Amino acid sequence: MKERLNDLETRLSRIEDKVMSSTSVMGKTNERQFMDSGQPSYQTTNQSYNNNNNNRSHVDAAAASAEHPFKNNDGIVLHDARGNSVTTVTFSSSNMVAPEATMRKPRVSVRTRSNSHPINDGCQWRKYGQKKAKGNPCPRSYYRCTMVKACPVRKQVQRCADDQTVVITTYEGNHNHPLPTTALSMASMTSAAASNLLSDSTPSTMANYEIPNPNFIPPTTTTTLTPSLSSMATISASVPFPTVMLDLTHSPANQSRFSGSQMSSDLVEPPPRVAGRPVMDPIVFANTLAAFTSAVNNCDGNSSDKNDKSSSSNS
DNA sequence: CGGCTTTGACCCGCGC
DNA sequence: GCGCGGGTCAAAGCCG
Repeated sequence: MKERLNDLETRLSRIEDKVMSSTSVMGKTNERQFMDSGQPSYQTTNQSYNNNNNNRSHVDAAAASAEHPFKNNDGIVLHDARGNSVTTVTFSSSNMVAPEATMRKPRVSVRTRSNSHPINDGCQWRKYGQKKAKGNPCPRSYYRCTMVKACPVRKQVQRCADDQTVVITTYEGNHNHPLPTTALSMASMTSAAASNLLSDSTPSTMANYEIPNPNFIPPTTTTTLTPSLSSMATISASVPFPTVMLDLTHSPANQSRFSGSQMSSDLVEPPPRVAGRPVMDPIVFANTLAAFTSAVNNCDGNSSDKNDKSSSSNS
C-alpha cells in the first residue's frame, strides 16, 4: 500500500512538473478557449456553420486545445438505486495539482451496458462526426448538445473494445442553458458531493478506491469522502484535467445510497426500467452530469470555464 | 423544408 | 521534419 502510494505520488509529481513546464501552452489554451466561447461557431444545423476555411482552423485549434487535454482521472464510487449496479465516478480536479490546469473544461465519462441504444440523458444531441479509434473496432461518435444554439457541451460515444456491450459516453463542458427543474434536487446533491470531494481531496487514503476498468486512465491519488458521502463515492485525484467517470456497468448487490428511485444505473435503454422499477430519469441524469461538471468548475474558483457564464446556474 | 446522420477531408498535437 | 491519431468540418443525402 505504501509503495503504491509512493508510486502514485511520484507519478503525480511528474505530471505536475510537466504541467508547470508547459505554462506557455496553457496560456495558449486559455486564449483559444476564449476564442472558442466568444465566437458562435457551433450551431445546431449544418447551415448555421458560419466559419469559412480561413477561420475554421482557428476554431479547430480552439476546440482541440480547449477540450481534449484530459488525460488523467480521479475516482469516486457511487452505489446506485437498483441494487444491480455500482456507479463508479471518477473525478479529476485541476485545482488539486496545478493552477494552470483550472483552465480546462470538465469531462464526465459514463460507462453503461447497452445492446443497442446509446444513453438517453434527457438532452438533445446532434451527431457531427464519427471516427474509428485505434485499437477499437467500434467507431467513436461525436455529438453536440442542441437544446440551445451554441451550447458548448459535447459528448463522445464509443463501445468498449473489450466488451462491446459496454458503451462509454464522455461529456465535455457545461450547458449554457437551464436544465429542467425536475432534476435540480439531484443536481444539487451531486454538485454538493462534488464540491465536498474536491474541497476535501487529499492523496492520503485508498480505502474506498476502486478502479472500475483497468483500461481507463489510472488515477494517481485518491480521496475519501465525508461519512455521508464516503459510502457512495470515492475520489482519486490525478491530473490537471477535471474528469468525472461514472461506471454503470457493475452489478453488485448494493442497494441505493440515494433516496427514492432517482439514482439508478440503467440509463441505456429508454425508457429505463428494470424489474418494474423506474430508474433514473434521463433529465435527472443529464442534470447530474451537469452538476458534476459545474461543481468541478466552481471548486476551481471558476477559473476553468470563465466563459461559460451560465454554468453555475445549472447546479 | 428543416433537422439529422453519414462520411471523406482537413487540421492540429504529439511522438519518434 | 514526418507520420499517426484524434477531433472537427461541411457537403451530401436521408427522413419526417
